[in-house]
Amino acid sequence: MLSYSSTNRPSLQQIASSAFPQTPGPAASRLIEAIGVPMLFRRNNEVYGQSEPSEHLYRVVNGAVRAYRILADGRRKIGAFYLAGDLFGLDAGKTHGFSAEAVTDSRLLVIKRQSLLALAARDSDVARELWSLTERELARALEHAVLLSKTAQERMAGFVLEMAARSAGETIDLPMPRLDIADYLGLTIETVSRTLTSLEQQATIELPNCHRIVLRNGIALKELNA
Amino acid sequence: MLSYSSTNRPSLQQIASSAFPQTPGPAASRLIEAIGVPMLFRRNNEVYGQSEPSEHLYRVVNGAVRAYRILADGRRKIGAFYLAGDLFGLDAGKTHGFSAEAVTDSRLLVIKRQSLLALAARDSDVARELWSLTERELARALEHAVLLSKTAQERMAGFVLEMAARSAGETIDLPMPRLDIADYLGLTIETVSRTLTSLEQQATIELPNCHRIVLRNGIALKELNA
DNA sequence: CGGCGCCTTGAACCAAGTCAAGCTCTGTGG
DNA sequence: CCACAGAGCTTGACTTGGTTCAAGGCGCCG
Repeated sequence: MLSYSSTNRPSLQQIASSAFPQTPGPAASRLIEAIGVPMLFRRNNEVYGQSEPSEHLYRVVNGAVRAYRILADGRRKIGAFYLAGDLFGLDAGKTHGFSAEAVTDSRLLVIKRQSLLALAARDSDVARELWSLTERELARALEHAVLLSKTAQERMAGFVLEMAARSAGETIDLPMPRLDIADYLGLTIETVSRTLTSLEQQATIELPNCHRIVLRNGIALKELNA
Repeated sequence: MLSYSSTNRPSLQQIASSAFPQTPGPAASRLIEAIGVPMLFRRNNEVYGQSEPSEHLYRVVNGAVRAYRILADGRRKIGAFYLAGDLFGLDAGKTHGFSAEAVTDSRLLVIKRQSLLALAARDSDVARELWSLTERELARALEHAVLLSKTAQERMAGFVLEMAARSAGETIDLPMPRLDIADYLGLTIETVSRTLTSLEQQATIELPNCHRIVLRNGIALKELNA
């Protein structure tokens, strides 16, 4: 059994003092960001815990976050990764359905749910943007569910393509370790490793180091993704 | 390889002439229903196809619907079942990410997306209800993703509990055949059958016939669900 | 340069898939 | 009312993809 206890002592999250870059997008998106407070979360520190009241939403400015659940017997299941630009914390009503942790040091915009609701009630563009973002999250979750009922190779291919879609160019920088990928794909760390190696041997990808994947044959990957 | 071709010749969907029961709920929910048109869909008939433009949303009045995707090699993956009261068709933006079919003869409320958007722009309660329903769908999709990375027993237990939560009492009437359950849980029809039999042998459930499950030991199921 | 976290590789094992009967409803026609 | 046919479900025997257990390698940081 692998342990997930944080390797960092839980340090106090610091309010970022520096200005953060304005992400491009429609006016509504900027309005949403305007009511957010930027905060820095250190690697492996908790953003929120499962079944805590969900009083905030979060937008990733930079870094990466994992949403996960620990089962009764200790297995961990990662439901989603959130990367720069993503809005998260949308799951469920009164309390969070998952816990969330920073995968790497991450700057997040913390948005009071109540404030955002009030803003949405006044501005229908904001309401629409909010709905649209939630719909996109839903589409991603369904996509993930489809991925999880495929073979190991297909899951890896799907994961690489998902990550590639969020990177510019052929080079993918993975913020998360193998164990996170395994828990996201419902596989073991060994199978993730083996499958990546096998994809490299087929010349579909290249693995210059363990935090980087270079696409060599995207078409082959898409075929695997069925 | 199993075939999914419809056993019914595709008959024209008929606009239901009879009145439909008003589902209870907040005023916003009733407003949403008011702009819907009731239609009857026969068993195994298509509601919409994947990659068709998503111009409508649907609310299930009665019956059941499956949202699915056929992969390149013919495997079918069911992303969700929608039962009485559910709003669906929320996935994605311009086009549907999944196809949808009636599992049994079903009465659906067909709602023009544009009309609903216009209504939401005018009435912030409607906008909020829409967001809230989409959030709930998202929570369910994430839950399903977690379920899919568990063992066969755990998936079955999760499925039975999911269905039980939507039924009054201990008796669950399954509208869908085993093949649908298999494709929803990412298992084979044989494994679904064997796992149900094994749950029955453990006296966790009872199977009076293949469309009915009676809960005998919900606690044991919840433990399996981890 | 040594230690530790993380990743890879190998070998044995097992849960779920595959293939192949056989059974049980349900509806239909004689 | 019974016989039959077909779809859908169950069960058994065998195979396999992925896990488990175990060892070894790599790279980063003190």
